[in-house]
Amino acid sequence: MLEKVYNPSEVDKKWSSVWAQRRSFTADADSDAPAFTIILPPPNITGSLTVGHALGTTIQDILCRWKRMKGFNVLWLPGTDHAGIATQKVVERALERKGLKRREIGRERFLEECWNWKEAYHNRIVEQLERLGASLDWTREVFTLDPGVSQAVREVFVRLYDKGLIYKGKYIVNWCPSCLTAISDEEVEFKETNGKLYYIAYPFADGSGELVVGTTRPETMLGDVAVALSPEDERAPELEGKELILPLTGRTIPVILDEAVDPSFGTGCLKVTPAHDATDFEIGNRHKLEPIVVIDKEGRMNEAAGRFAGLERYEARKSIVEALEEEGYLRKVEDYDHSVGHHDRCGTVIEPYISEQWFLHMEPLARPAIDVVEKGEVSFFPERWKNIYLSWMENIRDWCISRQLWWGHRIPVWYCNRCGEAIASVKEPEKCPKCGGGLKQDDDVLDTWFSSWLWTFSPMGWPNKTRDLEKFHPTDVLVTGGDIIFFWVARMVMASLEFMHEIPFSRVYITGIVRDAQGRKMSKSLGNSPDPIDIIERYGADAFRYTIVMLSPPGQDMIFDEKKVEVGRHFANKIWNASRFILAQDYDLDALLSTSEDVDPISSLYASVFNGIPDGEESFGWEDRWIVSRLSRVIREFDENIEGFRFDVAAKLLYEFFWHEFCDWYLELIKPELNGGGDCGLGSLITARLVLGASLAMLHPVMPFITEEIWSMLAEGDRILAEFRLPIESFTLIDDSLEADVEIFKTIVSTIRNLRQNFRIPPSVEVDTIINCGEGTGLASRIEPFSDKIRYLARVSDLKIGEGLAKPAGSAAAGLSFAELYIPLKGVVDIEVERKRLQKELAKLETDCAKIEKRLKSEDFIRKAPSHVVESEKARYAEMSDRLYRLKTILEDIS
RNA sequence: GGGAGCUUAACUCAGGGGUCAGAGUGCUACCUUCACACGGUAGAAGUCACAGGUUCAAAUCCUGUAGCUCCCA
Repeated sequence: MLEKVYNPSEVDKKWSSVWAQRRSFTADADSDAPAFTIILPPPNITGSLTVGHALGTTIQDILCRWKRMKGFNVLWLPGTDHAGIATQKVVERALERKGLKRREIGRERFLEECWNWKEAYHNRIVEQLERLGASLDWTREVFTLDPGVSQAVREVFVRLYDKGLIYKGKYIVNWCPSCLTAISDEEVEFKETNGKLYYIAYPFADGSGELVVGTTRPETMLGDVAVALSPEDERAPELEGKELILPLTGRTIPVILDEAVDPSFGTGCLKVTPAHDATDFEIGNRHKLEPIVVIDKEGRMNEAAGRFAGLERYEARKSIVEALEEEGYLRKVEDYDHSVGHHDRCGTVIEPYISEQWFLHMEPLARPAIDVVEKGEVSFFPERWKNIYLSWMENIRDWCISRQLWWGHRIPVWYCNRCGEAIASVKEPEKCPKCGGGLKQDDDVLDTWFSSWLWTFSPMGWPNKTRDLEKFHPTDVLVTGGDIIFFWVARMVMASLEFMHEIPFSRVYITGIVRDAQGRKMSKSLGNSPDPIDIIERYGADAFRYTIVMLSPPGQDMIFDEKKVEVGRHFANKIWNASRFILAQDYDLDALLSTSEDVDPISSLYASVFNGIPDGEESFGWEDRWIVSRLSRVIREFDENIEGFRFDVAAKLLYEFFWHEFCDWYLELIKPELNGGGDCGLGSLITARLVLGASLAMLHPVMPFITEEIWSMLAEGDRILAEFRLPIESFTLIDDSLEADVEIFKTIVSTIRNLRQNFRIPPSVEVDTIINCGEGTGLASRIEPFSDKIRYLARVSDLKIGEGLAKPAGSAAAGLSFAELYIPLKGVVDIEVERKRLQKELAKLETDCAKIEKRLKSEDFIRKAPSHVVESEKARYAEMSDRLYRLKTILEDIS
């Protein structure tokens, strides 16, 4: 016997290990079944997973499990990411707590520490994914620094280098003075900042006055090499070529003209500091001006800054402004809000910095990547991400791929100690091919994304031609967050087209962002996400999974609150108890199971799901045929919604069906049969088991543990749900007219219950009921078959159904669209209360009726609206006016 | 500066031209009925942000306004 309340903790653990032992999720590269592939966006090993990861993972798991149940050969490939900067940062911080510094312990020891960190967090992440129930193929797991994928990274580097797309050069890059590395444009986060605009006077060398420049960064003035004006500026002809004296230094610099200057900004005069500003760098290049570096890589003023040398850049700003003021060069200071670039990993203000870095020329790679998206070979869901992708691709800039870090893929380039020759090579060369001299490998490592952009194919063994690649590439769906669309998604498209000559995936599903109660994104760095494992321990993995999926419509952010998981827990409990009820019926089904001829459609459907039919004298009632009809419809809708990425709708659909149709109506309907015992309940028991089984199958992708547990008690042998092939094509027993009649039945039951409540009739007391149907509608005979169940569910003793039946004096009454309903109450009725209630109902009905009447009277409507709409409006009007008439009669009767 | 999204019941959110506007939670009343109080039955609750427009018909499409959020420069 099952426990009264579902207790997930043991069940979850049990099935995790069963799946693992049976290798239920190992993909078969030799299978003939159609393949379905998803790569798990590799979580980085800086910390543990957030609720956001749990959402993405659950969605992928739903897709994979459902596809498996539909007969696909599914590969869901797990992996983790070394996350260069982020990991190096956290390991450094951990070392500092122990009083150790990275540079002191050296590269080798430091990397050891990184590997230890990786080990610990990798294990944690794997545990999290397992607890969540992710049906990943662990036999194929990869880490971005594993030998195989590292080889792929080198291969890619060398191929691009040989193609001339990778180059090294001294350019201005985004430099993080805290992490001491260059970063790419994508890693710069712009934030609106309250700053000041300083106006500084630069006197002409010839003493003929001064030019005033406006700047937000006065500390960079020490590196100024010119002052630029727009060629449009009316002062331009007169001033071009004149010499200015740079305050505080005495250096002279020229006045130049350049298109990049906005004449309307500030004074229209731009100080040009090529070493510390990207725009100025370009201006400097155009005018062949030698940059002067005044800030070092740690953000401190260097020797070139003279008396300010050694000051940190913000202290320098203060001192320089003071000095300018003292020496009379500061004209004014204004408040000025502007956008300032920060490093997305550490929040430090980016310092544009000239240094020698490796770059990848992107434009040739972008062109085909634009093409496949425009043609729809790769599609986004929600669709608006397509434009975001395209606008980035179309304005693509070269990618700075070198990082001044230790943790990562070392750049596969060696330099000759003797002749300086640079050799890019997959294998470490022994000596310089040119002069035979000794070699030293480049110190820097590659951007982490330079390995993960290969992620659809490098984990499958590329550049070797493997069976996995042949079978599982291109992948089918990518599920990820919109925040890494440039970092990762877009670059994967480029890499796959370049190296695999095919798209990496055909569909991209972008999940919403999970936020905390204050609306902040849940992230590892903020530490504002609860650990999914804690939630799983409190509520169960299934409840958690159900809740987050149900709460996230596509692309919509979700504000997560642990309390919401109660919805899932309640649902799991409901599933548990309904199953408990069905399984408690003590029929010896085993003895009845046979594989003989299947005569009845429901038996036959049962056979197709459970590989056998109960061989008894079962007979199926209308309630059985009704719930199977509903089930067939729901399976179809569920499948459509999963394929259409509407996981929220699919989840709600199951809830609605299981709880409010199967439990609230069907199980209540069959209780008398079951309690009666004997063979008369067999048809209903078979049906209940069939519907439960199929519901569990549909629920399984969303709630894998509880469904597996119940299934193990429902199904024969050792067949487990995770490996079960659900014959969805067999669910065809849809009966529209029966469904419509059952709706009438439900309305009658609800109406009687409603009247009972209104008149405070205790549940234990039975009442009589008269259903007076419209004349000549034939409704009475349609309702007749339901009379037993109406009596049972609404606690009616004597039920009369017919046409032209009289209303007994002192009855409670209700007007339906198809009938009037009376409950004789022998004077118990409080006339006043009842009159008020009916009048309110009447008023509402009259308003609605008037609306439709007006619509039907409009010639335009009749002429222009499609005929089926007009027809349905007419029918609705007829129904409503019928009901209106009945209500009026009842009211008159009362008065 | 450019672009996107959001604003619907007390709360969290569905619905994206055509039958009285939907769910979950919460709330009210009744029910400790032998699957489930993590439950059952019944119920109350919304000028669908605001202003215009298109249409026979607008919560739904268009334009504008306001507030919130995000992306890009």
